[in-house]
Amino acid sequence: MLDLEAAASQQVLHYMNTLTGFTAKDWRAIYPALTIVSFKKDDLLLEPGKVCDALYYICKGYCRTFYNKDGKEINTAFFFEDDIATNINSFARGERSDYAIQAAEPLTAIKFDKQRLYAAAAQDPDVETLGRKCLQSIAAKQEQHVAIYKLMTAQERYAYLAEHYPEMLQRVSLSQLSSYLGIARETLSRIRSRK
Amino acid sequence: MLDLEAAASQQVLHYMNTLTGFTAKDWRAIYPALTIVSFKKDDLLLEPGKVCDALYYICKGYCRTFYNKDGKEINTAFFFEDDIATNINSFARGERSDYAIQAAEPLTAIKFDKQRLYAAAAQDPDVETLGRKCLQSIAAKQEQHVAIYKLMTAQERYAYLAEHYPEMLQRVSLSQLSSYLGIARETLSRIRSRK
DNA sequence: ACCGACCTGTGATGATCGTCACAAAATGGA
DNA sequence: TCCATTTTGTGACGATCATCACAGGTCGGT
Repeated sequence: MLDLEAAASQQVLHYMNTLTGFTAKDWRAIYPALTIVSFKKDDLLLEPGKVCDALYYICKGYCRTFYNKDGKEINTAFFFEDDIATNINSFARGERSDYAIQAAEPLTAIKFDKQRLYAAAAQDPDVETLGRKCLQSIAAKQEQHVAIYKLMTAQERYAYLAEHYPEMLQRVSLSQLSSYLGIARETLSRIRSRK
Repeated sequence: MLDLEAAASQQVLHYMNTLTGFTAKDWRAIYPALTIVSFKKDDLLLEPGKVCDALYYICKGYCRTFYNKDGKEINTAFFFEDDIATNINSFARGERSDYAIQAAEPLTAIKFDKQRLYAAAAQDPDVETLGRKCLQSIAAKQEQHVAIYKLMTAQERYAYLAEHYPEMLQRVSLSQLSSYLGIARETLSRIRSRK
């Protein structure tokens, strides 16, 4: 168990280092905000209607965010290893989430507790910088996602994923992918079969 | 001209205050990064292919971001008074922009120069916090935009804009709006005429 | 008031996609 | 291995939307 924690710590530390230079002091400041958490498949990291009070750094497994639209689940994102999963709106403004975050596989993550993270940021500017860079990469990812959505047809979007995120096609089922691409399951099946 | 500058300064100061508590010290730190800039209608705030080296706080007028897809312009966002217009991807990572930012009306804005902004942030943590909050609100806006895109039909999206951003329908022409909503100009015209 | 450029409305037509229905295939326990 | 559950493929059909074409309308400038 300690081995697991050590490995996860190494992983998140490496991630934070890629975002901003991270010293021992910074690690000491942020360390109290972190805990290792595990979820079984289908467990919810965030329930719709609740306020999001944490960021989750994904160590192993993946999760999805989905809305419930007239009884149907619409996926809006998938988070894999080395991604940060959260509801920014809810986290930042304290509003209730209107979607769920759910483990799509058995999941190991590092939880960044909001209260303690803010405390760490107040005390150490580098933590604030880390937060900004983290948001930056989330915003950049979203910007790109909106773009492919507006610029491409369903078929082109699928090809784009195949090119840029091939691991997503491997790990996410066709049914789950279809709503992410904004098309019906049957349509995605047909797109995939042509050529 | 000094009056104009004073008014614009007041405006941006008020905006920054809504994001984070802003003291005289913070103002002194960030002030050197700011300049007032004006654009004529159709002037480019950011040319496609260039690196984005500034944030623009919109004082008066509005601008749009658009991709060029096979010779057609696809609008992805509109920025009005009290919005921040920029290409986050390009600004943060120094990559070349693959879209343009263009004044859609005569435009007055406050330009936040990237280099000087970073210098200010290094010297004053509150500027860093301002940057984070600014990114937060951009990311939140984008998240919402993706959602309405995935959850709604063309007609519902139009109704959503009418409800939540009525001023956008007033100021943006039908032709410009249609690509923003992801539909053909003709379709939007028909949607608007039914009921 | 006039002209030209641009924006908006509208019809006809075909392509794409969603929906419903069901069959086939894969998956995961007992 | 076998069965139940879930996932995926496929056909038929209708709805929605893109495209092309053109007519009417609006607006600014001279």
